[in-house]
Amino acid sequence: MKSCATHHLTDEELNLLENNSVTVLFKKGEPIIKQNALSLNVAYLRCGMAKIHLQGPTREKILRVVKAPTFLGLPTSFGEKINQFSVSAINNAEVCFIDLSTFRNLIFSNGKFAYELILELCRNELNDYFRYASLAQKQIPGLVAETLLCFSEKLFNKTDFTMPLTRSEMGDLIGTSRESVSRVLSEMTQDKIIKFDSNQISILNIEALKKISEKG
DNA sequence: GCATTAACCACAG
DNA sequence: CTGTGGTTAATGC
Repeated sequence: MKSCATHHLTDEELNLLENNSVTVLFKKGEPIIKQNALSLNVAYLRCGMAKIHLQGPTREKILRVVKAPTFLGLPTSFGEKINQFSVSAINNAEVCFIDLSTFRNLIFSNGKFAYELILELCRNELNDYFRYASLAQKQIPGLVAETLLCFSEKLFNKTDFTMPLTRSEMGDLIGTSRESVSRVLSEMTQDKIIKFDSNQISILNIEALKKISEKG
């Protein structure tokens, strides 16, 4: 499983990468990167999904939910010896840990590789900007709708999927209480916009969901 | 004032 | 872990 960035590596560089990395399997819920722990690696998620989260001033905050293939923890791997946030497996995951100095040397020596990394970081940052605006200005139904659409369109590419987060985690993701998430989901079910049995979610009326997301 | 929104608490599956 | 109901505080019209 290669990323866009690793396509730009030569065979020699790929060998270097493989010889200085190790693959580890994680089960659902297990921590991959721990906030406040020392790290000398870059992590690359080969399979599965993960949540990027940290301990906020008052409670847990989920920053993003990502799926393979993607690098994990790049914002904290350079310039910081101590991890500034955590990453945990959402379902079973396969992660490749790459020696940081080896990785750094590849950035120095291969501009195209570095450029692809910058592209990914930019895409992520831009995406976060839009999310900040939503979080600050949308009401909870709009945020829940946005989250469901995001999971459906970006993570699963289906209108029918298993929500891997608990209600409480969804609350931590959009900055609200688990109760509010439950209530909004119940209301959307009553209005026949979605359907769910435990965590199996089906989007029945995507137009209505988009409208709720837009109107906030 | 009155309505809306959403948090916090409590209790039951 | 979830869903619901009661209560309360803040904000808007």
